[in-house]
Amino acid sequence: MNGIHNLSAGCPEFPAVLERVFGFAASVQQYMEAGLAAHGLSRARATVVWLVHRGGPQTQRALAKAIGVTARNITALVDGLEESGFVRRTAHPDDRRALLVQLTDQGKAVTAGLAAEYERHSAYLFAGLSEEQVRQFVATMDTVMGRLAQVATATADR
Amino acid sequence: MNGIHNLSAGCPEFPAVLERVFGFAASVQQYMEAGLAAHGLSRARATVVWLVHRGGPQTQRALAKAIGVTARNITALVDGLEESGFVRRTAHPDDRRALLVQLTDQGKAVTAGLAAEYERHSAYLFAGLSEEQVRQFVATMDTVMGRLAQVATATADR
DNA sequence: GACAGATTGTGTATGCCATTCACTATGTAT
DNA sequence: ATACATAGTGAATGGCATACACAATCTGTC
Repeated sequence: MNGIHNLSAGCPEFPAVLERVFGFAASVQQYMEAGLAAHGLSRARATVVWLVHRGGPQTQRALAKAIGVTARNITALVDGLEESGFVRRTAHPDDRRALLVQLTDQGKAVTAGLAAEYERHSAYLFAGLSEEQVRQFVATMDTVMGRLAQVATATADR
Repeated sequence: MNGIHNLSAGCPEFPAVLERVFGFAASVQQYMEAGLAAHGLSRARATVVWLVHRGGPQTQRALAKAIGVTARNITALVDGLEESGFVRRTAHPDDRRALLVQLTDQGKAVTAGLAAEYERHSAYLFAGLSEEQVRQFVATMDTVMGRLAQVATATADR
């Protein structure tokens, strides 16, 4: 406002913004987990279900790689999902070591239910915002996410 | 684009947006936890440290209420933080049942280090965005957070 | 075809986060 | 003085995630 602009940044009061981003992320995750819990799913298990829903029957190894956790962890998650009836393990047609994880009818029902619920909620969460505002919001999220990845690799290489 | 607008919403493709919000939240938390881990803190323990940093010496009960977890959980978290030297338990001056949790010098050093690090990163994360863009981003986060709270209480009451 | 090395899944052990229930010690109000 | 509430913790349980070790299987090479 005083005519002097910070070239390297573009906006003052960044730390406060990052703190709010942290709070926002926490709220979103809390909301998400509450919704999943109502359907008998935890965040970790829901991630598995969602990946199988998206990508079709997959080996546990593929799921481990996609989620970024150890294979052993997937075994435990699929154990739980199988016990509660969301997924089923089947023999891999070509590889006798591997197992294919696929959704049961109950698993398909819950993904459909969740998708419908999130669609309904989405309409409410962003109601009143213009198309342009939502577009901008998504764009900024993408920008920040990209930079986060860069910061992560930069600190990992150090 | 075809001239027909959805009055109740204002923007199409909401479900995709919510999915991206979920992804954004996950990325942010992953980034945050990585930064904390580099300083020897987990998310849960860092929350305690941050609250004590913000609010000064407090009872474990107050921390439990502020974070929204059980008192028993705080006992365990403070146990860990005390063992690694971030906080110290002191007798409450007026209430012999209660303990005050306060930061050690190491605890103060780590909060200062984290704050500095986040400030540096913030400048990078939002670099290139105009002040107005950042303001809009924060405003939208606030709007969505408020609605999330409403959805949460609505489903809790049901 | 046999053998070395990689891959797939899982047993065992460990650690953190978080909960419930039960209990002691202490504070508070009647 | 008695009844009730509050502060912290022990014991037990469960989910998430890891590391290490191991058997079964696949793959490439000689």
